[in-house]
Amino acid sequence: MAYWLFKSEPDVFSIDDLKARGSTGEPWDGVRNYQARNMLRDQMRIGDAVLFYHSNCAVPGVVGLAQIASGPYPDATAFDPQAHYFDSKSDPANPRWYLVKVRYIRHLANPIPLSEIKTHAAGPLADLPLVRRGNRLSVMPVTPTQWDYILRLEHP
DNA sequence: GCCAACGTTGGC
DNA sequence: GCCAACGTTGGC
Repeated sequence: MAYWLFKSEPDVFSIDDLKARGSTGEPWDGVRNYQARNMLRDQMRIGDAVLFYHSNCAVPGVVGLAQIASGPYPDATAFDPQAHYFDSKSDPANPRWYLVKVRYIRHLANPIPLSEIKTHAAGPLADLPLVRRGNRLSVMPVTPTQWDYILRLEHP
């Protein structure tokens, strides 16, 4: 089983929104970055564990846990001219963009702010893309070591 | 294939 | 709201 971190803007889709989806989960559509697409399409599997991260907000940080709730399948919003994420170059016969579903597990007892995570950026979290300069991946891999380390920060 | 222009991300 | 960093686009 693999570990991931998913960013989401809480004003658009928060951990509470994910909770409200229940066991159905949420199709993680709109990813339009090839590096992220490759991870979604080629590496994510049902049951993989997810750190749910709030970005672009007052206190960015990890706020909850989730899991991958479907295998990868084509992102149909790319085929819909009315959709915000429409991409005329994604051919239904050869889809360019993929998604997986994500399902809520739980809130963290204490959210872990990015500022806290960054204080460990010189140590075990040095290779976490989240703390690397200029990183903009909305979906990124987390190693088992990083996962354990981050979750220990939940209970200071 | 180069690279300038542009749009987006996301912390602050 | 600012702006650094980055990915993508498209002219040449």
